[in-house]
Amino acid sequence: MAKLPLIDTRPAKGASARKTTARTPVNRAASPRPSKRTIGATERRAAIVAAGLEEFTAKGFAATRLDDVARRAGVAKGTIYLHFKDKDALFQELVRTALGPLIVRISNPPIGVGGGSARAAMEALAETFAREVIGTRRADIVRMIIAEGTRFPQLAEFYYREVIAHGIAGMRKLIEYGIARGEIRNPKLAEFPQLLVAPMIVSVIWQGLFGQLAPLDVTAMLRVHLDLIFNEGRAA
Amino acid sequence: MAKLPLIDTRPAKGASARKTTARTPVNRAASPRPSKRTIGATERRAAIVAAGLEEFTAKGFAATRLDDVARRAGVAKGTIYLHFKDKDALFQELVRTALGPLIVRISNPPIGVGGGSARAAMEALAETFAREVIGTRRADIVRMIIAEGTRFPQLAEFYYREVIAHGIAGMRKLIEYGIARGEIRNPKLAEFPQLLVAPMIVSVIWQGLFGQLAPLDVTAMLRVHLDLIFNEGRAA
Amino acid sequence: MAKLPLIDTRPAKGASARKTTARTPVNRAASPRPSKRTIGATERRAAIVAAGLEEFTAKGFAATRLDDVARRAGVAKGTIYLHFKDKDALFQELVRTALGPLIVRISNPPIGVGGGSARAAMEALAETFAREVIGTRRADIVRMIIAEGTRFPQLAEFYYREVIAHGIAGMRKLIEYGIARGEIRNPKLAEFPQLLVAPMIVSVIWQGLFGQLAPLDVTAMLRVHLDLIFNEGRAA
Amino acid sequence: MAKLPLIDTRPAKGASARKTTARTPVNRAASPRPSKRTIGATERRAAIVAAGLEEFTAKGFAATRLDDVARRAGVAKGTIYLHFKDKDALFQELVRTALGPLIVRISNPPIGVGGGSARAAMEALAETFAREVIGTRRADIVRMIIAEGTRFPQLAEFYYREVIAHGIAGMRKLIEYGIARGEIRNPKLAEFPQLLVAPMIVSVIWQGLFGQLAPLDVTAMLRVHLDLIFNEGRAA
DNA sequence: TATGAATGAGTTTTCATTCAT
DNA sequence: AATGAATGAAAACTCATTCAT
Repeated sequence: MAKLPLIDTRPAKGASARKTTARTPVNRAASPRPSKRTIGATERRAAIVAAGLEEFTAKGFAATRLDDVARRAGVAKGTIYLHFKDKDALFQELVRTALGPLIVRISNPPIGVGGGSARAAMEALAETFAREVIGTRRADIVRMIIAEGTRFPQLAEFYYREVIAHGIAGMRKLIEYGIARGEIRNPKLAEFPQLLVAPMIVSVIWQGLFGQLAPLDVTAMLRVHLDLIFNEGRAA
Repeated sequence: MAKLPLIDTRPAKGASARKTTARTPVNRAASPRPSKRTIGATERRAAIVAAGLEEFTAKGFAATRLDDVARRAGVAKGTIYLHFKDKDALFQELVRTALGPLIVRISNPPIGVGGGSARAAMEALAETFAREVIGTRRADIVRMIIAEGTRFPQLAEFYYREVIAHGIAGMRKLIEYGIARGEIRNPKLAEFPQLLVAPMIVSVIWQGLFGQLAPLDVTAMLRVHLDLIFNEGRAA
Repeated sequence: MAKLPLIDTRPAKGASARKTTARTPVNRAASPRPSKRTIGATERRAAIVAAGLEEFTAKGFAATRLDDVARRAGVAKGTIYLHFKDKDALFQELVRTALGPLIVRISNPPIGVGGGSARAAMEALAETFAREVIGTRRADIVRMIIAEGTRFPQLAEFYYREVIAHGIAGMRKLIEYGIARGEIRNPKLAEFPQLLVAPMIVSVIWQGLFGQLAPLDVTAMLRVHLDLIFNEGRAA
Repeated sequence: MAKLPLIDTRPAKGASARKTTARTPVNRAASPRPSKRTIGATERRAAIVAAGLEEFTAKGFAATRLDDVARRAGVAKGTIYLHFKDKDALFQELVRTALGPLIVRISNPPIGVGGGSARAAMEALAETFAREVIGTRRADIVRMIIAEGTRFPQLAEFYYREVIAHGIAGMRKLIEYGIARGEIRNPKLAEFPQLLVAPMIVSVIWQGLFGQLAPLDVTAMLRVHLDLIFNEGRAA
């Protein structure tokens, strides 16, 4: 399974800072001082986004200092403002690009690839989730969205439209497929695809808050959950 | 069902400010002009806690200004410091007392009251949750704990010990009861009581982030979830 | 030699707080609650002065909190204001009364008691100083006057008039007595009695600042100083 | 005699603020409008130190507001924090650098320059002191060290090590030289070089506290003191 | 008189944002 | 475009002083 890129650092249209022109890598090869100048603006922007991600997920929006972001990104503080209008813009942009690639995957569950079962698809998803999210930076991102979402309504809306809606639709498709194949007996499940991902969300939260105190065997839990969904796991 | 008090404003022992003496509620109801002094210290403290709750849940820890808390509580800024050592202490104290009464309820599921089924008990719980949490201040509190928990490890630990552990134990008891009665077929569910509450947690998050855009029929969803747990809802 | 009272707690005329009336001990014997009320106002005032002395000498004027003074004095914060107009007044009053008794002694050197030598008188003084000032609270007071004097010109003036001037006069008398007796050869010393006490002042400062690092044998030093004054201590 | 620089404004190694890079004085004299940026960081730092000196000596540590220091230095409040970690650091740094150059002089008394007498050396020192300290900012600094030293033990220790110890050693050397030459008869004076400088210290204190009321002829007093030390001034 | 809770002006410190270079 | 020193508004916290009881 191809490794997912952690973040998508391509500048989002319209969400970037003042200048939209000259976003092309500048690459002044003739420059006498080859240090910073040879790094393209795009790479620099990516570095800021990556650094911001680290800092924001670790400390939350308000407690993150742009000074730290700049230092981590290896740029001057002012440079951030060449790429992002302000702290808000950086944060939103960063969250926007953070989960994109993952969600694309979730939105398009590998239904019936090779005539497979819905359960198999769901298991693949759960496994991907456990491996690619739990215990990684992505879990921090999910947690951060939950944490800061209320304070950034446009962000929540963006997320709903661009990510959640697709994810829910994908889940629903998967459920309907399962129903059609007779794997899932309760047809009303299709109305609440959230039930499919709820344990995943809760896993992220649990590990974030209580992981030190009482680690959760996420994979095992997700398996039990699938047993419920797919009506198996009866006593003997 | 008796209405739960939204918050428990009794000062937690040891968590209050410098002086512990003479904090007795004076409550001189006969006073003609209810001056500041006639308001008992307890009420004043409660006002601060309530105001803090509003502000913290609305803006998060870092973005909340004690100035605003004071204004909302109708006290001077300095007064907060008579009751709480600092912003941190106010926050933690407030979160600590916020869910107490509710959790007591959740921790002791009404198992087999009147020889009832596990499903009935679970339904009562779900209904209580939908009514007493969703759409109320308590939802904000839960969201806030999720949001800020990572930055307040002691708080997370406190919550785990005082609330979560009990809640999980209660759920497990309920599950085992259901298994014993034959209502629940998958015995492995008892290992992950989190699965029982996951949809509730997700409801809170969903309504907080996307409630405006795509309100969720929490009650209905929880019913479907119970159908999964209790193995019903097959295509009739 | 009689032990000097550490401080003179008699209220200074005119320097006290609002009410000058009813300074007489109130002694309400009929009071049902005999605790605080049975303590005379004078004792209470004395307690405040004593507590203030401790705190001010330890932390300096600005860094001293009236809260601490009140706590140490065993009274409520408001009570301080019944006796002193404000922090300034307390400080000044306190410094005024602090050294009085000692200075009275210094101002009236025991010249020729029993036809004794000037040197004997001076030695007695030095010994008193080493014993009753160095290493005691009084040293702190001296240091405090030096430290805060510049910020309290009226206090400095008071001190000059009431204490220093007398002390200088006493020293001069002693010097002149010594000159008359032929014990002191340099008559110009009488113009600068400060030279007589300079080592004492320096001792206080030294012990306060460097006493931990390099303690000074004050008594020995003062003896050498007297040898200089009285022209002795030549080799062999 | 060359005029001593009042303060040493070179940043002390390790005591300065976060960034140590690019602190080189830029000093673009050709600039038409000497904007803030054209002022070298060193000059700016010096301005803060100078302003701090004024304020601290005038009001003492606690009563000095950084706002005033900033205003006097012509910088914004935040700028102080670019150079000094906090108020404490500014104060200590400032006191540390304040007397350096002077003390170097005192520590190395011009013993026997040109085969001169100890008395001549001591007289030169006294004269330097009267001229370069009494009535100048330096007197304020000395007074401030005496005043605040107790509250800044590290500062006191620094002063003892870097200044006092050297000064005392220098004095002792001078005394021993005087003893060797037969100018000083009391050999025990070498044990207490403090006696040599005590009148200087007292002069500083006296002028600071009582200078307005009863100015002291410091030069004359120091001369009498030297007569005592050098066993002269007998009634002719 | 005595109390001590309440007040709010005042101070330190932080940090997003700007802008001269 | 990039830098990073400078800015100053904003926020936490303190504490002298007041005043209802």
